[in-house]
Amino acid sequence: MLDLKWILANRKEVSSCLKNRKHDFNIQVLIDLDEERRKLIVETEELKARRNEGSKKVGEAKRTGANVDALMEEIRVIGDRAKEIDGRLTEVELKIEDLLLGIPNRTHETTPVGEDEKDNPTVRAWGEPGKFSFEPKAHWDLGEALGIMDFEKGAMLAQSRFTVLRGMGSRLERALIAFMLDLHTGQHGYTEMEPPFMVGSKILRGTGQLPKFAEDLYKIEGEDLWLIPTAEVPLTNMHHGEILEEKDLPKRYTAYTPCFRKEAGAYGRDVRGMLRQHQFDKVELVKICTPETSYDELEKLTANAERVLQILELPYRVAALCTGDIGFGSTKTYDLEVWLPSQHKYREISSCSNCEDFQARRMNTRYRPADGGKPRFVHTLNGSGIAVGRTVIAIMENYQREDGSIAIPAALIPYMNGATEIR
RNA sequence: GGUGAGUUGGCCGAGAGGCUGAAGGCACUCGCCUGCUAAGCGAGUAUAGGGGCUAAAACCUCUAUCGAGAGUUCGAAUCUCUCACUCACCGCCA
Repeated sequence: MLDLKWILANRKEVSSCLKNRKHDFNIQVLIDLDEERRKLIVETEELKARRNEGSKKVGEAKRTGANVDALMEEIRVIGDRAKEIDGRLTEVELKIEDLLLGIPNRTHETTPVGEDEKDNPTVRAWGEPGKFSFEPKAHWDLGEALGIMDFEKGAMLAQSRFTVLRGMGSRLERALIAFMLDLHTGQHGYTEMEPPFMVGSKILRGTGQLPKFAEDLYKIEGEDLWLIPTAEVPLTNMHHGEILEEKDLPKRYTAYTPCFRKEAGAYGRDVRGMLRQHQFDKVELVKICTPETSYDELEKLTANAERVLQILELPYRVAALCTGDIGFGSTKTYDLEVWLPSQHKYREISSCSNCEDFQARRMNTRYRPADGGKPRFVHTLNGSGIAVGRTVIAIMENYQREDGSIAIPAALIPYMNGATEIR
């Protein structure tokens, strides 16, 4: 959520940001509503001031035993009018809030302007896509042949876009989770958390999934509980409504959680294999920091995610998302894309974003500056560190051998109980 | 799921229709004092939103906030209702 005052003071910037994001919005509506809001506030507060003053007089008079029936009647009328105006004020404020909740974040000046993913510039690349002396297979062929992935069972138990991992496949998934968490807690300074996998609607509103993106989420019937689409949601909201101390920043949290997404807008995309699932595992990285440090922290967080791919020796590149492709709450995003030899393509495996104070304002998470000044909104960042299922895919495809077996990356062998290959 | 007790500022804790944005304590900040430290003394310390003043602040003023929402009342932290959460006991259970 953007600050209403900031929007009103920076109308040109807001308009151009929204245009670059291809988001239609008429600011004039907000301006008019805000004017009405302020008018109503002045009106009701003046009435309340008179009411409070009158009530005080009644109290004093009652102690002296004077008759104040007329005064009480007068105050009652004032009070009723204030109540009526309060009702209208609440309506206007709700309208304003609805509008604000639907407006995406501004974009940072370094975020490239563009239409869609084709306009995302590559910032850097790491590793050489492997050259195979044979035609590399897709992970679904490898996985089924090795008996470590069962897509039919996934569909039978739940639906399409669910997969059963079996034996060494499941083991590899678990090894990766442990490896990533160990790396981020041991070397990158993150605190490991295990949050609830379901959260209430106010939490989803805090990070920006609600109210606008409800159709992407699974909701528990009859309860105010939703399955999390990413651990970003519980981790970022960890300090919902709190005022933190500057000396305690930055907060760095990491968590493994499953993620649940309806993928409502993805009919027909990546239907084969495990690339796009309704349920997938992810290790998430979240930082809560001061405004001055957030872009620095974004670079570090991205590097923390990249480190996973480097240690696993998986070739990848880093793309800067353009204004037409960037997420709703983000001002600047780097996507990490891992090489998938069967597709001859880089595919997204992590997305690292700075949300500045967009989520902080929704969550009302602030910090008190060390010099004792007024509380300010924190900046929040999140990134996958990294998507576990897609890492399994990347390892299978990049480490495959001609006979269909798969080598285990050296760093994972200890996590695989010493196994060096899957065959 | 049942019964009972709770939810007050950064923390602990009083308050039981008006004099309470909220006693007292702790913590913190500034000042004083004492060879140093400790103790002591004095002052201060919530958040948000309007309005005024301003180049902008500072500042002044009003309104709201004692778990959330609604109600009773001239007036609610205090009374009533609904909901959420916490704790205890019972039931059930990994």
